Amino acid sequence: MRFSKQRELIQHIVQGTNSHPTAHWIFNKAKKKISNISMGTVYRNLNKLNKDGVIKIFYDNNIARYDWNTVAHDHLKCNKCGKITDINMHTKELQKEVWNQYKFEADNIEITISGICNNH
Amino acid sequence: MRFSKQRELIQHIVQGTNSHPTAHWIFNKAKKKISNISMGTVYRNLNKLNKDGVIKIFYDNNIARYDWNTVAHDHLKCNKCGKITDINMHTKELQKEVWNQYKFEADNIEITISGICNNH
DNA sequence: AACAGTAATAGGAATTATTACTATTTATAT
DNA sequence: ATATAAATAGTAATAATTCCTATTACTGTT
Repeated sequence: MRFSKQRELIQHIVQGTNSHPTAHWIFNKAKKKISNISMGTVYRNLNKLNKDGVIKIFYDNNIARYDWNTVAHDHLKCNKCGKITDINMHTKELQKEVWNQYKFEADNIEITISGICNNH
Repeated sequence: MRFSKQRELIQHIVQGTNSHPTAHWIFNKAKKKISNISMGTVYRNLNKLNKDGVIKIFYDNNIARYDWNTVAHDHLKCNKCGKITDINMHTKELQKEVWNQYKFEADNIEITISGICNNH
């Protein structure tokens, strides 16, 4: 993979926030540094970075969000304030269980828990 | 809520398959019975049925899928054939854990596990 | 340093999923 | 049977994402 300042910037933006940003948010942030960057470039690079394991994509209902944290983890989403918090469930156990019960080779387990966070 | 044959048909279609259909699939199926049914009607009624707890919506990456099974359950998604299988993890325990650890009031826990199913 | 080859880019068009709008139709209570 | 409130069809609008193509710019080789 060849160097590109656009990709570097995009990576930097994702790695600089805990807000689990959307492509749209990243695009707006990127425009401040590279004013003519395009949405296509943002998506292409986010997907590339995800494929290379540099960042991680996950889905909040029907929209993609991007996460600097590439270690397997899960999310709490508050229905009141929309805040998404990282948590850690024991997905290793689930992985085993799924293999034992269903002979299913899990390579990704995503747990999204929605409800009301401790600020409400 | 007033009766409508469109909504009745849509409900019937969702309740008659284990395929976790998309709105598009349901629309095509519905057209065979009511040829001029519109996509708007399909979406409006799917959302209404979901709100009333008659069916359940969930998201497979960025597209909505509809499920007759309204009891809390989870999904296995095969990356090879795309098949989505219902499974049952012990989300009650996770719910307790999330409360104890994070004081988060979970009202919905969704686990989506992707990998390779036992047909491959 | 100039050059060629290749990979990446910008920008916009195209696609797909979903929601919104409006005139018309229909179910139901009276 | 009629009024009215709600649902529909059809279409337009929006939103998220992917695709396309001419152009740009790294990088390795002279």
